[in-house]
Amino acid sequence: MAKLQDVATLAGVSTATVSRTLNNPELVDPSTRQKVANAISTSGYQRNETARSLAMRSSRTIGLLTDTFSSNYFAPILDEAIKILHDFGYYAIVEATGNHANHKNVELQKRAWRSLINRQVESIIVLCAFMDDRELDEMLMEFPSAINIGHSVEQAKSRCITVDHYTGGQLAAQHLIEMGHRNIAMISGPADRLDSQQRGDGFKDELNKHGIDLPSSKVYTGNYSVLGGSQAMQKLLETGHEVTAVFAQNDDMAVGVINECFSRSIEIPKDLSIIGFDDSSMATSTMPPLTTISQPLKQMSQSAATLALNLSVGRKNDKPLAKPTIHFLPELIARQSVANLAKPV
Amino acid sequence: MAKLQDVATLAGVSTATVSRTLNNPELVDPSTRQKVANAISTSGYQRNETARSLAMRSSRTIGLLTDTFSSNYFAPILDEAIKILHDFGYYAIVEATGNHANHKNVELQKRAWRSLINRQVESIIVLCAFMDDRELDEMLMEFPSAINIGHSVEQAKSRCITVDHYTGGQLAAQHLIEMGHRNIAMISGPADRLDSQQRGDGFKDELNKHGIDLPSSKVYTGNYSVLGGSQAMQKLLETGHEVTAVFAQNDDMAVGVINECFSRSIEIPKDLSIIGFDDSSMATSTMPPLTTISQPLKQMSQSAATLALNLSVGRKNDKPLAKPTIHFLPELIARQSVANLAKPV
DNA sequence: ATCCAAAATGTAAGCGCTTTCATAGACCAT
DNA sequence: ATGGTCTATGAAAGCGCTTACATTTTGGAT
Repeated sequence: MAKLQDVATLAGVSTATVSRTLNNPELVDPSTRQKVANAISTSGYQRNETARSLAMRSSRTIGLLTDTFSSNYFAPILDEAIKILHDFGYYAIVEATGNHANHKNVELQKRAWRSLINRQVESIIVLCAFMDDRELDEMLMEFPSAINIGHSVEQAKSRCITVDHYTGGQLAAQHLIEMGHRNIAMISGPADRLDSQQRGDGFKDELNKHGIDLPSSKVYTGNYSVLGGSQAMQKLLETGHEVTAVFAQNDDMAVGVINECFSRSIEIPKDLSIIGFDDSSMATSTMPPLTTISQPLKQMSQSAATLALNLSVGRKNDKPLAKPTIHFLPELIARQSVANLAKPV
Repeated sequence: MAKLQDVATLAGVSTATVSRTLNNPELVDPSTRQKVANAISTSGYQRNETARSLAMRSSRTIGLLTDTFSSNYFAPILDEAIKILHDFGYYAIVEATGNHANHKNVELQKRAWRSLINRQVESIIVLCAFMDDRELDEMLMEFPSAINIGHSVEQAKSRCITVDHYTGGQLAAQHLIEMGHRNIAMISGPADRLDSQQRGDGFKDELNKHGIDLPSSKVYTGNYSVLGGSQAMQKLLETGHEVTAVFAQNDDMAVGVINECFSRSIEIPKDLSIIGFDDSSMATSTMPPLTTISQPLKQMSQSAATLALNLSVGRKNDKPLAKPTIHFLPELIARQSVANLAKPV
């Protein structure tokens, strides 16, 4: 593999000139520029980014720390982030620790985190569903350009890209109420997750505001998975509550609900209405298409990448990109899984 | 950030000794080892992997070139590959070029490919659905440790991890025949994709072998997407073919078929049987659960990662890992979307 | 011709590691 | 004591780039 020195010899100039031709062409005479260009193409020279990183004290690399790609929620975020980084000439080193909610995970995540730092990444974008908030805050404080998508923690608040789960919960409740539902159940996510709590609180509060009660007997816990959703639905049906609608705190569980209904010949939305959360890719391909609360994943991801870039040492002297939004608002996406009881056909 | 020199000074030894303590502890006296360990922990030293890579002429990094993470097919492969690389102390740099089947994509992919090479990756794992075979072969030949998952190309054959699509097609046909189906339709993937052709050929040949014809009037083309599946199904229904079963060449299209049937109150598998391909994550959460042909994605990914590691310069002197399998066989996963016409209940 | 600022190029010192080679002890057998 | 073999360490030369600084060249303006 040809190196800078080879090109220099071939072109009859010094390595400095070649380097300049590559990085600041305006500093070198057009004719030399041409000579160098020729030398480069005949030698098939490819710049060694490792050496460059070392010399420039900047890796132009961002770390991506995540649980898994196998998630309708994570995947589009990661896609978008990588695209943006690439557009700015940055690289992405990815660590995926696996999708476990156990203690072993903490250890894996910390190891991955360290190895990213050792690798001289200029920022780390954390996208982990199962990460202890205290732990996360500590980590973020340890690495001042690290940012998180999803959680919001005390100290590193300004580096957390979040969506307003509470408002999302309210939105779901509002829609159900508008459509004439009064007898409603909820299938919540894991009890120890903040986003789940917030979605639940928003939902409950909004219901209360309209004089509708959501007793704990009508709240079932799933684990954000399809299976969890159908199991929760099963329990709900067994208790014999006569609800007309259920709010599943994410789309995966909503799919579980739909499946369970299907196998019991409960028609949606005629017999039961269902509203989800996330607007994940499956929401359009359920039957019927799922009414849900969307998170602006793409924009969130763009914000994260932009913020990461702004905080990167390699870009310290470039003009910063537009200040990214930190806090996003969810939106109601009305499709066909909620019946209008108020205005019956 | 403390550097090796700082640690050396603190411990009262040379940098060589510190380096050895880190990389070949058996070469240094236990007492010095201890001194160094102390110096490391009091200084909070973290090794600079960039400098290390440069000095060792080995980046311990593998490039991952893919279209997107948002795919039930790609995501688990990527997950698994990264996990294995990590276990061997390797890093993964990921480039995702986006999910477009157009010519612009070729340009993007080539750029990403180059940038991975510049970054001194020791191997590249290519996982791109839309890549021209000739183009791919050239690329693979240019970088002798690059490997591909999915395609099989002429020259770089030994570095292509594939599944036998033809056999998969046969399997689907066999199952349908065993279950008593004779009047069968097929929804194929994009015509220009080899895997799709092979799945189709296997299916058709096996059918023929049993005296069943698959005229082109019973073959519909989708584009491997849910929407494509339902559109193809729509056309099929409009032509009024009296088929009892359809083979969708991937699970996404099978989902489309199921949806279309649902909205027309065609019961599966009572009125129509459907078999998919891939055994993607959604196959268990359709209603009814989808009978399909599984690809051993996890094993394929492991093979890819292992092969990549074996071919890496950084591991040239380590003993090679077990020789990975290159060619995988698909398997029938019988669930509940195919009715048994032979032995009616 | 002369001088000077600006433009173009070269020289060489790093970046933070690894590793070869040389050196110095330590230990044992003669 | 002498030599030889090991083991433990250090000195220093890179790895392939970038860049501060020094030097040379250029092209007016005088």
